[in-house]
Amino acid sequence: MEITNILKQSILAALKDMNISATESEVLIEYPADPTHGDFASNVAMTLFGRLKRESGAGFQFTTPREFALTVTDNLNNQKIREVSTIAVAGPGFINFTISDAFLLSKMGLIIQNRGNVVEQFGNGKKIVAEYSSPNIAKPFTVGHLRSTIIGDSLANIFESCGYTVFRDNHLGDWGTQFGKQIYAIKTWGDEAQIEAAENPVKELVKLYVKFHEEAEKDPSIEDQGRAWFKKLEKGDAEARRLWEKCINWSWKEFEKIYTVLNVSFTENNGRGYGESFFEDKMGAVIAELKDKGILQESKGAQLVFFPEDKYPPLMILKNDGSTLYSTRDLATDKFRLEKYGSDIVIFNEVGSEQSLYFQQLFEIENMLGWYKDGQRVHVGHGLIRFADKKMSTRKGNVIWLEDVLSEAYSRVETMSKELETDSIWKIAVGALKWNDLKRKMNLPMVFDWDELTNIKGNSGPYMQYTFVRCLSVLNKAQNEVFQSFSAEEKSLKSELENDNILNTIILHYDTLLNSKSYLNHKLNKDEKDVLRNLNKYSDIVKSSALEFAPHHIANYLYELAQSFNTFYANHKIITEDSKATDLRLLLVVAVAYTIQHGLGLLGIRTVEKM
RNA sequence: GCACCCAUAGCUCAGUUGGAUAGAGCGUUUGUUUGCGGAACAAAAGGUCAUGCGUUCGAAUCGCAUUGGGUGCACCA
Repeated sequence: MEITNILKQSILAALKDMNISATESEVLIEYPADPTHGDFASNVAMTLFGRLKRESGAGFQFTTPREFALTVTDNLNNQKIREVSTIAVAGPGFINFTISDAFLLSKMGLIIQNRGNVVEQFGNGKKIVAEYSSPNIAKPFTVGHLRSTIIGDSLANIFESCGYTVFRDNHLGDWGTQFGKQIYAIKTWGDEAQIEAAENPVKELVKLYVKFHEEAEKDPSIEDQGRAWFKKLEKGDAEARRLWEKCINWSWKEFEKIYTVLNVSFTENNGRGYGESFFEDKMGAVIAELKDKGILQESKGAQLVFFPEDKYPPLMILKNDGSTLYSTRDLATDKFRLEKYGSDIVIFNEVGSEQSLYFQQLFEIENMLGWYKDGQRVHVGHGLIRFADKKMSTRKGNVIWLEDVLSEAYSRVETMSKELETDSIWKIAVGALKWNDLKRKMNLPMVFDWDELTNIKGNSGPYMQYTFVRCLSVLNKAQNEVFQSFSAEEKSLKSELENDNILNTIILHYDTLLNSKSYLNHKLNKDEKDVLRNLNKYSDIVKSSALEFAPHHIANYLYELAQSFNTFYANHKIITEDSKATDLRLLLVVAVAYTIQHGLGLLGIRTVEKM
């Protein structure tokens, strides 16, 4: 049982003993901001005081919340909670708990034994469809898609780590009238062989697309040509189909490069995700169902859904020429998911927050149709990206290609650190990008500032990577200088793992120590205790990140952990002649390293061993 | 016009769901290495939590109003 839960239950027991009824939600356990107040605190005495006084009127036995808290504390002390060393009442009636060193140390042992994975498994296999990234075929993969990719992937990782079953889907924009325009443009001004051979075929396609719109301004009849080609595509015309498929393949060539560098992948439809075109033949049934249930209404020749009491503006489902829209395909998508994964799923769409009204409308319709209940559909909206550096700012027709962002990040890391392998540079560069996206609440607009992004100091991706590298460095030294006394068994295991990361070999030496539990008797100093207090929070933090769809809690937490660790690292020698301190402190380093590695993994950031 | 989001240190942001003296990073100033990685650590300066009223033991957090910014609102996605 989690320590917070132990404390909660103890308080509930104490209240029951005092003949006071209270619900679980009325008893909150929090981490005090100021460590001198203890490791945990509860404000039950103050929150309950008002209600109890009202209920029992003049007969209430306590005159102040503090007096009430003192009585609760007496009762708690009688319970002799094993994990708690002291309980004290402070201020207006806070009950402060101080956790015993032995408890913190045993948690540390647990972290090491589980290789950092101590996340509470509350998901129970519940199914989640994670839709993210969703770039458009034949369009640039922009920094906007980058945000969706990074945040969506991280959320998927987090849910998976909590025991959910996650389906990772990529809702590619591979259908729509723009493909008619694209095909017309390729046929009129393009050269397939040249596109094929181009370094980045998508760039050529975008040039042609821009050309189409320039020409269409001069001669509007070109628009009709584009529409005609889309009609052909819809009817399965061989030439239209062939060029459309070419567009997809050219785009995927680019996407695959990007996803590989980002280390992001999808599970659905053989790793490509179900694009909009997949639902081309599934929209009829949806429209029939909407009509059947009387939800669709005609207005100005188009078919739309009007909401009760004008809760939202109406949403169009069919255009006046009978053709479908984004909304039609989304409804078909969610109906398909209902059939494929079951009715008890949760779906989240990681899409820019500018679409939040649209998603409210969509969810409302799905609710009206009886497909999904409240809470099953979630729009995880990220804020827009602004550019601090004017040179990178979007001007008319001047998009920011992710390709350029990635190579810029790469070269900045490359110039900062000499003699690094390409692979490590990518890990650090991508880690910096991801950290920058994940360290703050996602709903607010983000300023894309190169200098902050690639800053290696302070709250940054490289800072985290660096902290991890220092951990490995000290463990490496310990392995060489301290542990000459490996047993034969350990030695053979060690040689098997020779090429593995030091974290996995150092652990061998500690199996005996961990089992003997002698480290539990260590008296912690302030810096050690700070680190262990932070380590103890990890599971709680991951849980609330999942429940709130908020990866930034994990980033903030890891940063605090790293700060407390670096303070400890600067103030105390880890490898000393006193083997007791050495053993304890090395275990602490191992636990920190595992936690950082695991936490960064949830953010989709890979660690490096040197930098 | 209507709806949603936002306003916290010079800048970029946290703030554990209403708690104790509002915290970090960047930038500025100063200090720390005969120590396991100085990409670090310690310290100083910097605040009317946009404004006003309200709710209560207690408000950056909840409610109402005002101001200022962002986004969206019928044939794009």
